[in-house]
Amino acid sequence: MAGPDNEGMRVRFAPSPTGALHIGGARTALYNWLLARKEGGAFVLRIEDTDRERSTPENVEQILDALRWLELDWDEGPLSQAERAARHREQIDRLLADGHAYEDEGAVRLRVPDEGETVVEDVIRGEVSFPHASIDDFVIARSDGSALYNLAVAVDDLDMGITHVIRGADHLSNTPRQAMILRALGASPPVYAHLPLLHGTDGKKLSKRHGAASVQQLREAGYLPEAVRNYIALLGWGLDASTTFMTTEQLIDGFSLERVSKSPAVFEEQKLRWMNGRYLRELSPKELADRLEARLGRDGLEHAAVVAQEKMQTLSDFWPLAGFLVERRPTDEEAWQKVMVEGARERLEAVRDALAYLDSFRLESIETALREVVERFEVKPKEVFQPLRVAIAGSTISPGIFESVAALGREETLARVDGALARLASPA
RNA sequence: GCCCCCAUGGUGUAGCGGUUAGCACGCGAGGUUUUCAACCUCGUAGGAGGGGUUCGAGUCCCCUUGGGGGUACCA
Repeated sequence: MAGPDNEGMRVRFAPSPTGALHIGGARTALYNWLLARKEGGAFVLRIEDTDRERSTPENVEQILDALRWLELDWDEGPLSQAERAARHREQIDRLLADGHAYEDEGAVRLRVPDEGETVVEDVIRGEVSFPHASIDDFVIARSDGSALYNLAVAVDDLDMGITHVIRGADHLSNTPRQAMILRALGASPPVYAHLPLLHGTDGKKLSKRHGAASVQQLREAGYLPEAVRNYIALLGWGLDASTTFMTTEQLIDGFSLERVSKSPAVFEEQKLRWMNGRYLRELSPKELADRLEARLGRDGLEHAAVVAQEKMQTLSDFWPLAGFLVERRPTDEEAWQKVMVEGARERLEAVRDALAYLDSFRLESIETALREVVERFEVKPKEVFQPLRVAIAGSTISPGIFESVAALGREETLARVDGALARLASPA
C-alpha cells in the first residue's frame, strides 16, 4: 500500500504542554504514529510552547511520559517551538518586506484578500472552502515581535518538511490561515487530515469532568497501554465491519486516513474496561505478575495473579479481589453474618480436618476433599464453600475457592479457618 | 453575529442507490457455577425532521433543527 506518493512521509504530533495528555491528543499521536510506521516515514514530536505561561518543563515531561507509556516512539524531537523564535521572526520580516503583511499598532497582520476563498484539501473531509470575506487580516506577530500560533505552525511545518498534518478538527478553521501564510512564503501547504473530536458521555467536549480522560489517569486506573491503544484507535476509525481486537502490527498494517470517520466520537470507559479485561486475560502469568508487582511495589504476586486473572478488568481490580491471598485483612461483618449461620461451624470443622490431613495440597486434591465434605453433609456446595470463603477471604466475593485455598497454602488456610472457628466457638 | 464541520440504536461503528440495516460495548432474560465484575446463549434498541432527484435513498442535492469547532497581540 505504501505508494510512491507517501515515500518520505513526514508527520508530526505537536501538543501544547498545558498539562496531562488527553486521550484526544493521545489518539492524534497514535494515528500519526501508525501512519508513519506504516509508510516508513518519520514521526516528529514538536512542543508548541510559545505560550510561556503554561509551558513548564513539568508539563512537557508529562506529555513525553504519556507517549512513552503508550509506546509511541518519535523519530525526531522533541523540538521546542519557542526556541525557534528567531526563525519565526525572520519569516515575519520577510512577509513584511514582501508586502504580504503589515504593521498595525506594533503587531503584524497578514493581508487577506477581500474577495475569493481559500480551499483546504482535507483527506478526511474533502475540499473545504473558506470565503476570504469571513477572515480578517489576522495577527501573526505580537507587538513585542514574537510569533503567534498560526505563523509558528506554518513556518515550523514548512521547515521540518512535514508532508501530512494530522490533527484534531478543532484546527480546521485555522487551516486556511496557515495555508495562506505558507503560500505567502512561496510554499505549498501539506496534506491535511482533520480528525473528529472526542467527546464525553454527555456529548460535551472531553475534559477533566469526564473521569479518566487523560492518559495518566487511565494508567493509574489500571489500564494496559496495549488495550488503550487498541481502544482509542477505534474511536473514529475502524478496519472493517467487525474487527475489534488488533495487535499493534495489525493496526499499523490496516490503518488508513480514508477510513477515519467524520463525526465526533464519545469516549466511553465501559467499553475500554471490557477490552482491557480481555487483554488482561491474554497475559501470561509472568507478564501479569510483573505488571502487578511494578504497580503495587511488591514481589511474589504470581500465584495470586493467576487466581485473580479471569475476573479482573483492570490492574486495580486485583487488590480488592485477591489481596487476601497476599495478606490478612479484616472480615466484612455483613458477609460473616450472612454466611456463618446454623451448622456453618460443623461444616467448617470438617473442612479444616479434610484440608489438614491431605497428602498433597494441590488444586485437584483440595477440590476432591472439599467436595467430599459437601457430600457427607448432604448440603448445597455453597453451604460449605461460603463459610470457608469468608474464613479465608473475609468476604463472600473472591476468586474460585479451590484456587484460592491452593494459592494460600495449607498453613495459612488452616490458620485462618482456625481463627474463624475460634470466633464461632466463643459466645457472641 | 459571521465562517466552518458533523448527524445510523444509550455508545463505538459497518454500509459506499435495491440488505430481514451487520458487528461490538452497555442493558435485559436465561445458562454454567462455590461467590463474582469471568464465561456461554438468546434478546433489546437505530439512519434528527422536511422537501427534492430516482423505478427505488441511511446512502445523492437543498432547507430546517440539533451538536461541535473557529472567529484572541491563546495554543
